[in-house]
Amino acid sequence: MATIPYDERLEHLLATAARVFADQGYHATTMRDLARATGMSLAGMYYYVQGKDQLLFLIQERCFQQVLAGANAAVAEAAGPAERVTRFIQHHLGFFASHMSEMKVLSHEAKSLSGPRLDRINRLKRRYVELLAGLIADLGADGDEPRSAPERGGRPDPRIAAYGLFGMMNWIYTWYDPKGPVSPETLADHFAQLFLTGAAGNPSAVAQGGL
Amino acid sequence: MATIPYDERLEHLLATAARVFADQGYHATTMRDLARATGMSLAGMYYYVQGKDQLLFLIQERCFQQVLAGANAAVAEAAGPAERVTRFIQHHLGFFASHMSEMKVLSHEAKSLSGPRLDRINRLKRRYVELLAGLIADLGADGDEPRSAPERGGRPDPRIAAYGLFGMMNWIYTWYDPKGPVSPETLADHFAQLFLTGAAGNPSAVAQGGL
Amino acid sequence: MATIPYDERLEHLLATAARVFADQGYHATTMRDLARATGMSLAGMYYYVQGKDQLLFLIQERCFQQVLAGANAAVAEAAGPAERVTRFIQHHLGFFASHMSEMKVLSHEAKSLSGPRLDRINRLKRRYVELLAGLIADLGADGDEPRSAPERGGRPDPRIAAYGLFGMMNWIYTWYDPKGPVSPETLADHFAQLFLTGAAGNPSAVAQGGL
Amino acid sequence: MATIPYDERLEHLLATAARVFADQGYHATTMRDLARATGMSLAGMYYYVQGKDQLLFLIQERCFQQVLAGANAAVAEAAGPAERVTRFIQHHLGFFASHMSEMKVLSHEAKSLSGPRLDRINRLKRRYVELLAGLIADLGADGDEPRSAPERGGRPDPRIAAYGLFGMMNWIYTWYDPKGPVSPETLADHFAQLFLTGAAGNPSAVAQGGL
DNA sequence: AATGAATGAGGGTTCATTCAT
DNA sequence: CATGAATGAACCCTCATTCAT
Repeated sequence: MATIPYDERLEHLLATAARVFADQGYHATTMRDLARATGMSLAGMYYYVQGKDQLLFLIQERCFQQVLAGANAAVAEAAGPAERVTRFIQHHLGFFASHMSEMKVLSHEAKSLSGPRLDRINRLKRRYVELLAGLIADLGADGDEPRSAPERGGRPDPRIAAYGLFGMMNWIYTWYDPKGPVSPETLADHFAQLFLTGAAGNPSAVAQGGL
Repeated sequence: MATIPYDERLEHLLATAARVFADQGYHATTMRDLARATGMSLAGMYYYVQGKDQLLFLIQERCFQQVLAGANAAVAEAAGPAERVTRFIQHHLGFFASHMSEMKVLSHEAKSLSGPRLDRINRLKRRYVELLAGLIADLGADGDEPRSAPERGGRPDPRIAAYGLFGMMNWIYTWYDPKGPVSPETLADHFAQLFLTGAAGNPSAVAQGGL
Repeated sequence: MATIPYDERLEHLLATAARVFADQGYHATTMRDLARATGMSLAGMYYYVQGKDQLLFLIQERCFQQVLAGANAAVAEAAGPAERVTRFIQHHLGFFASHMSEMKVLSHEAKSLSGPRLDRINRLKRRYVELLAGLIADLGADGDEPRSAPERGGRPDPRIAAYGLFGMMNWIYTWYDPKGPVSPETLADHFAQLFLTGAAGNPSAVAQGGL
Repeated sequence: MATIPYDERLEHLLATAARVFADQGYHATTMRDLARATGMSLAGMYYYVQGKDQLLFLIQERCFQQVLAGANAAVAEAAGPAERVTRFIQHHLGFFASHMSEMKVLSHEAKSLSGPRLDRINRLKRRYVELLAGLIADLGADGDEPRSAPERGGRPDPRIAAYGLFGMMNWIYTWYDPKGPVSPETLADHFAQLFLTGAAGNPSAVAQGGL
């Protein structure tokens, strides 16, 4: 007779919705689909959520707050600039792998919200992007060249690099299977190395990095 | 009284649909939206296309065929392995910038088709991915290590690197404005450099990075 | 800790419901609206009332019983036929002004009930109409002409006159504000005079009417 | 094979909707009810009307425009002040009797609209009320007493009298059956006499009224 | 070659009501 | 007494699509 408490029910709803949104896409998902997937009644879901878009919003907001907090924590422990970036990548991909649905929804349904809800999410996103862009900028801060020479100086513009890295990482919802042969940690190592030292091959750096 | 020929009308429909799909998303776009945007009548569009999903299919198919052909041509002219990859990047981003809508639709609506149409598109996609993966594999082919040792050898697995690069590049539909301060060519240079030599800068910089 | 007794709670519910019904209309009012307006919980209201339509029924029944009783009392004190009609008008409008919500609900939601409940209300209504029709019939009963000659005799058919007078009076829920410049008593005087002596002006008749 | 033209279909929809709204009330009427009553499909109605509330609006607007125009025409032909009022009454009730459904909807659903649509209707209503109030004011304009002494002068305030008269007339949707024993013309005569000379009986006044 | 008119299916949401606690 | 939680039924409306013309 142990009835399930309110919070757990809501959590169940959010998790299931995230999964279905990830599978079918937000717009292609019906509230009836969610009812079926959660085992709740159609009307019953409206006791927990105001509507379909609030559902999406809650999923995105919670997810963003978690990655944001986690990233900050992960980065804090690191020693040098390069390690901070590596830690960021490790955390992002680790979180992605363990929250595949939510992260896919975050990545793929960025424009499915609107109005104040979209604003709130975008504000969170900006903070997250800023965090990574800062880390990347620091990669070359100890050097001598000024940052304002994007293509010549050797290092590309930090913002563009950040967007590039996010692209690499977020795109995995397209092809990556965390339960496949490549573990999230391995994937993170690949990406960290790729991002920091490039694909053209730079054996010594890799050896030194000890990743 | 020169009536516009069939092909031009179809082209107009496809181009407009691509734009609207890119703006609003495939599922959120109404056939009425397309009628309004094209200036055609709702029923009139069905003379040119079988339905909404064929519209999406045609957009994606044509787009893929074009990038595929273009990429092959661009790569053919190049000298060494690294230049081939660079050429690929330049072409992909150049094409992306000049076909923003179609490429966004290609990137974002990968799962919006189904059945045989999805199969056809996926087959094209596979060929395109394979092309890039091959180029990347060649980057390290001159060396001695076997490809099958992903993490140890220094260079990451070519398929993963390819997916990473595609992520970097396709993700731009999320943030990049071809009419903004960064030209597609500049962007391509950034990304090529980033992908080939990494964000940590040249070899010495890597050492300085203290990994 | 003095808990509010049952009757008071019910009364509160009925009064509030009358107000909300009057404001928004019966059909447009939600049980949730009533919960909010009363401060009770949604389910809690069902302890006092069987459902939304019983709520409407109770409001209408009580209200009708009160006007009916009040009208009988008011009429009883009067001297002549004209004064009885005047007293009826004064009472009806006075009661209307002090029970605006309930009377509006009575007037406007006459058809919102159905079945036996509607029958009961209609029976009360008929008695009330009959009462006024009788008073009006008596207005000319002292004269010589038979009642059955509606348009020739000078006086219109009493039932029609009664309906006309009710129309005049009940219609006020549409425009009248008891807290405005015209007091209910003044309004009643206007209407009594208007009904008895007409708008064309007939000072002597007013004097005769004994207002 | 004679297909019914667009306008006739719309007219049919509006007329049927008016009838059903009059019978069941606006809020209690479902679009499915209307589909059934019109013989159209549920979705088909939306080709002619934007939605349920536009349906109500169109019914009310057309009806108001018609009564307004008709009343102006009817009044124009009249000789003296009393005759103008009589003509107004005759027209209003005649129109009411021949457009029972629409006029009931007009009377009963005055608050069922909202926003700009309600504003437009209210503007029409104000013009109509103003018209009658003016006619009534003229009833005593030839006399000597100033209009500003409502209760003393013999004649009641014209606006209140107008509202009273409208109440009498509009209330008929509550009880009057145009196909019953009392013809609309007879009803109009009753009401005109009642309004002008009162129910207390004043034969001479009727003669003076010039009926 | 083109479209006005029409529709079945289904979408998100709300409502009055219940019932275990 | 009172209510949090839940639900079946229904509501308004939209959509992709068709077909007679």
